[in-house]
Order: sequence, then structure tokens, then C-alpha cells
Amino acid sequence: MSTARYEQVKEHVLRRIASGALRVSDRVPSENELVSKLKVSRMTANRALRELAEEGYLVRVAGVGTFVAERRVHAHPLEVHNIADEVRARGHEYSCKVLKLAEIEADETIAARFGLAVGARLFQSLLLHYESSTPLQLEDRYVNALLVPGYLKVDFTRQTPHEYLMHQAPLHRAEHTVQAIVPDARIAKLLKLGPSEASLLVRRRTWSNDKLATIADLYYPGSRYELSGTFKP
Amino acid sequence: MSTARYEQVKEHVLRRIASGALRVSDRVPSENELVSKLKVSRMTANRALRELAEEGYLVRVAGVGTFVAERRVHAHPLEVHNIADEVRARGHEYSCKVLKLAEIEADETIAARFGLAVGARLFQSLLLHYESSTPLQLEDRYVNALLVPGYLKVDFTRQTPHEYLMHQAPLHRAEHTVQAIVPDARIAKLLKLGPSEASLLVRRRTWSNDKLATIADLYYPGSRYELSGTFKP
DNA sequence: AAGTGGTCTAGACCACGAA
DNA sequence: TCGTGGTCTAGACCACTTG
Repeated sequence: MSTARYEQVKEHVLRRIASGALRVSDRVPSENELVSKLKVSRMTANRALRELAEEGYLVRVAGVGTFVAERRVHAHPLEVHNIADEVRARGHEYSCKVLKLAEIEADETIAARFGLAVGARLFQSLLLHYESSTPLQLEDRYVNALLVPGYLKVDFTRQTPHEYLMHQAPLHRAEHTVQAIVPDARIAKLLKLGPSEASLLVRRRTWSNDKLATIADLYYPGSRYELSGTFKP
Repeated sequence: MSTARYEQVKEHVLRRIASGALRVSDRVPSENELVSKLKVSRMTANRALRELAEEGYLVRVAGVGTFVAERRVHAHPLEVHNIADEVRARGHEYSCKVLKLAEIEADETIAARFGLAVGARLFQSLLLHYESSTPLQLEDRYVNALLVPGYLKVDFTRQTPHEYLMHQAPLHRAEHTVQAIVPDARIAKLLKLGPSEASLLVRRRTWSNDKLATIADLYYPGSRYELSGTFKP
């Protein structure tokens, strides 16, 4: 089984952009040119260019041509970022306090979210991430002990879970939900929230090799954090 | 100019889901069945079903069939969707109440967000979108009167702003921020929120032809709405 | 064996924009 | 007028699942 032809065409165009052969606003080979150069049918060339345009890499104008799109300005808010990099990119000091780091057995709730049996071995970490001495994110994370056996030995004041996990179990898929909640007293205290301040809760599940590697509940102070992003159709 | 055939097929399937004729996990007509019933080619049926699957409405399994997807999670937070389609795809009834629809002059705040002069002509709509008689989204929208002159004449109980604007000023770029807030009393009442319930605020700015066409503040009940997204590296 | 989705082709017609 | 993207068709081959 080989890759689909339209995927090969997509990769061909992306490589030409990556190599610098095609730059922003350059004209990309037309469908007919791809037909003769790459020996594919026009429907195949069309699907390749259409999907690249949907994904934001190209801009197509009927009657004119296809062009390399401008680079997407901002990162997608639901991409998996390293919070330490984010903070430092804003020119602030990053630090982290480890509130909990332990092996646990999955109770019913966690087992259901993980799709594992009750009593399965898990590691849990509860970390508070600071931006220049202000709490920015409370991270409550559960990790599949079988996939990431060394998790308990990590010094999370020196290395974020993101950095460690990217090495141990590179993610293949991530799923997020975003909710607004009024946090309970414990969370409000940790995040130094005012009495009637909301919190943004991002629940993330991350898969590695089709196995659920980690679940993270990320709490942000509603007043001090915004997810943002740009979308091009 | 008529709508593309594959779009008609997509709408046909979405309508059958909306009407309840197709429920979650039901089998959707196969490509070959659509070919004979709707008199389209298989490539056209394929594109329709493939795109609906990409958009999360359907799940396809090679060798087995196409099925209505579970939709407990909601739209991708940073894509611009039609809320009526979303609600109907979940098999619920969509309705909309128009709370305000008027021409206004930009005050300082709005003028700054729009990048226009104070006193510029704008249209404002305040709409409450319902999912089966439960408020799902409060939409406070400002529209550039020069770009969309007919906005005040639209019957938003029959057509969402999304549907109308996609025709009048197709979006080229959208920018979002997502926040958690504790809403004021007016918003809480409209969304039928409990006393200590948070709200998700999505602020969206949409450009058409490099001109800022519309600004929308979208309020969701924190307890009844989740934004979700899947990320593949 | 029959049906499904996944893909690919060669050819076609259209509206549009540029020369 | 010519090239472009946008769409559509009829038919084909494949791998896979299910009865």
C-alpha cells in the first residue's frame, strides 16, 4: 500500500514551499501543469490543491491561479504548547511549583476518562505554573504509567511535562474541550482568583501510537488569560 | 448560478439528520445509494460524504458504511460555523429570537474595535439562539454598514447572520479570543444561567477583502456548552 | 460473494479574468 | 481568445468487512 496520489502531490507542493523554491504569493503550478508534470489526472491535482487551500497553505482564485498563502500569523490556541516557552516568549520569568506527584490507582471517574480498568496504575501530577510570580495555569495531569514509566522521577521545576512527554511519548493526536467554570475554593485560592472570577478549563487528552497517554485539566484565571487565534478559511 | 451538486447532497443529508429521519449512529445512505436516488455521480456523492465526515457530522468506515456521528461535543472553537446547522445536526430544533436590530453610530469603544471613526455608521444585532427552547448562544454583533448595506432587512428568524454574511461578504480571515467570564445580570438572565454559573465569551472579528466586516461577541452558557477541537500534528 | 469506502482517470462544461 | 479554477460524470480497481 502506497500513499494516495493526491497526498503525494500535496507533499510535493509543500516540499517546494519548504525548500524556498516557492515563496509567499508565488504562483503555484496550475492543475493542468501538475497533470502533465506529475502524470496525474486533473481531479487528483484538484483535490491536492483544494485541500492545501483549505488547510491554509495556498490561496486559489478562479480564473487566475493558485498562490502560496501568507504564513498564518498566530499559533492555534488548541495546539499543544509548552507553557514555559510561552511565558518566556512574552519576556517574563517562568516558574513552577509541584503540588503533587504520585502514583495512584484509577478510580471510576478517571478510569472511565482513560478507558482503562478501575485500579489501573496511573501517575498524577498537580503543577502550578507561574508567570513572574503570578499563577497562570493549574495543571492537573494523569499519565498512563505503562507508556511513561519514568514520569515520577522528573523534576518539573526544571522541565515541563510537555517537554518530558514530547520525548517519551510523542503525541499523535490531541483532543480538547474548553469550558467556562466558576472554580471551587481550592482552585480559586491557588490561582489567586477574586471572589466572583471565572476560570477557563481546558481538558486535553493526548494519544501516542493510538494509546491514550495523558489527560490534563488545565485551569486558567479567566481574567488573566485569553486563548486567541486566527483562522483563514 | 445554482449551488454545487455536492453541496446539495450535503444539505440533503444534514436535513435528514435535522428532521430526525437519521439519528446518531444510524447508517447514512451509501455512496451508491445516493448515486441512484439523487442522480449524481459517485465522485459527487463521495465528496459530499467525505466533507461531512471531515466536518465531524459523519463517521465513515471503509468496508462497512457511513454513520451519523455522536455530537456531544460542539464546534471547533476557532472555525466559523453556522449555529443553526450545528443544532440541527444534533437532531434538535433551532430557533432564534431577535432582541435588537438597528442602525447605530460607533461610539469610542466600538469605533476603536472596528478601526473606524467615531460616529461611523454600523448595524447592530442582538440575537438569542436556542437549541430546543434552551438558550445556547447570545450573539451581540456589529456590522460594517458600508460592506453589508442590506443587513437590517434580513429576517434572522429565518436565516442566521452567518448564512447571510457568507453571501454578502465572504470571510477571508477571522480572529478569535476566548475568555471565561462571570456574566452580568442581563446576560445571565437571557442565557437562563444559575446564580454562580460562568459564561464562555468568544470575541470574533471577521474580515472580507481585507476590510473588517463584522465583530461578534458570542456568549455561551458555561455549563451547557463546550468548545472542542482535535489537533493532529 | 456482495457491498462499502478510498482512490484514480479521461474527458467534459462552465464562469471568470487577463491579454 | 485562452488559461484558470470549480464542478461533474461514468467507469474503473483496490482493500476491507460481513454474511
